[in-house]
Amino acid sequence: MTVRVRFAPSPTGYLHVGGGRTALYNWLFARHLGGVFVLRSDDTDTERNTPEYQTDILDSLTWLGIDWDEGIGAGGPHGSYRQSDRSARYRQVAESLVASGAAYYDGATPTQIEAIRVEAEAAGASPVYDGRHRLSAAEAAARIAAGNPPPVRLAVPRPGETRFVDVVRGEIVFSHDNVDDFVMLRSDGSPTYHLASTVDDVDYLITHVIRGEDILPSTPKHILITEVMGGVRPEYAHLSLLNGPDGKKLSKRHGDTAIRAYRDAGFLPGAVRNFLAILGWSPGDDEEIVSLETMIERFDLGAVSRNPAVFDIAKLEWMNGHYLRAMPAAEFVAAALPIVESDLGRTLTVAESEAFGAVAPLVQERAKRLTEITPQVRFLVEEEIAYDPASWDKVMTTIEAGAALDGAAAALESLDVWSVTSVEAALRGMLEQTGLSAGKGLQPIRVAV
RNA sequence: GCCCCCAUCGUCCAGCGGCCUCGGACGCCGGCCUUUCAAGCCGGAAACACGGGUUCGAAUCCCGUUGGGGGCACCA
Repeated sequence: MTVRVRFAPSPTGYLHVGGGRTALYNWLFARHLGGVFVLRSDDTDTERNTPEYQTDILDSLTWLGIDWDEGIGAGGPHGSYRQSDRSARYRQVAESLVASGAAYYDGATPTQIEAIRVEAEAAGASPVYDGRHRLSAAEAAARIAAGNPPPVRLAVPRPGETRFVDVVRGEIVFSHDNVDDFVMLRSDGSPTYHLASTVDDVDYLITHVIRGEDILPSTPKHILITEVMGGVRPEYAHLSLLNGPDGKKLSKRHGDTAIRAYRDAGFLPGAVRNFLAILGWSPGDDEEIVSLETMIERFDLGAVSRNPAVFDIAKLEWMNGHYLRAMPAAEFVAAALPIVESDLGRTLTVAESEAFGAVAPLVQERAKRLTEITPQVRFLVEEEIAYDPASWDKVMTTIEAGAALDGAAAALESLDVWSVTSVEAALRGMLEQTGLSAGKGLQPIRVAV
């Protein structure tokens, strides 16, 4: 049987680095096994969805080098792969589950739900709704006829439990005492996430659901729906979440969380992809710079770490620098030139491009990000030279600065020919005379120049 | 309050009962190289959360404690 996985983001924000990692793991898993990677859009939240986010998610995945075999924009046998186009199907499933007795129309008011919560808390129990206010067929029919349809809830078997073996976490058991009769179909006829997502997984014949740990507690609901639908239960794998340096969930206050922000900050897609792959998974040996081919060849869901991982920007920067240095010179220039031009606000002349090409290998050695290049080459193309007051002060206020400068001036004045070798010889002579070290004596000259 | 997950250096990963006085990477510190800064090379500090078991033997298995994370909507 061919493996089928899916990545199903909601277009309610830019693609998050955590989402990027989830997508990557799904993709690696599929590629490793020769399976099918489906991209679906869980866009049932019409209030928060935007086309801009939808576009960003697609662009970010593509930038990371993740392609999909089926789904949004790629087509496939299951329609548009957008949940917003499938409301009729979700409603149909909900109604058939009501007909079979697996679900019911519910009449609980918010006040009643709240009362149950308070009661449970007082008793030290889980605040679960158990269906005590379900409507009879006649009552439900009356409300539907009156244009005031009730929501549909799943009748969770009580007592009972749902158990499954999570591919990364092992056996997991949830007592139904902690799973409530959740809403599947809202009173306005729209599906909730649990219904839509599960129906899609069943309809699209998904074999492995690989997603964030944040939805681990919802998994029994999804398994229950799958079973009453008569669907085949997929394998589940819940990935640990990404944290900030303080151990808290990675969020804006820790820095950038969107994949696009890293692209804009001058990171290479290969480096980001490598970093994300290694964050929670190891190819086995001690090597951490790993090629795409190796990743695909060795990826193993069962070997994925259960620990929450801290997103360490410093390591990403190191890795990006490594990838930058590993690029062939021409490729580096090709990647850097557009950014330099964009920073400068104009295109470079042929001569300038050539000058840039000549110094590029020098900056390639020391840049950690593509965005660090422009400041280093600006002097090549601008008449006005800006200097950094901080470094000026730091060097020029040293007691050796005056002697170094005077000595250098004298030494250079006496030169007939200015060449690399003659200038160097003159300056070395100056160092000799003044007794200054290379660092103390040459740095002021460098800054002055 | 209730439920679930997690627990090896500051951070990520390796270790899946003896090969461990725990290995690698980033970061940090020191040195070498070097006309700066990087890069590179060499070296160093740095961890099995705690308490009980199981076992001839535990970082590895079990239980508890503590700590951290996630979830408990007609949001996804």
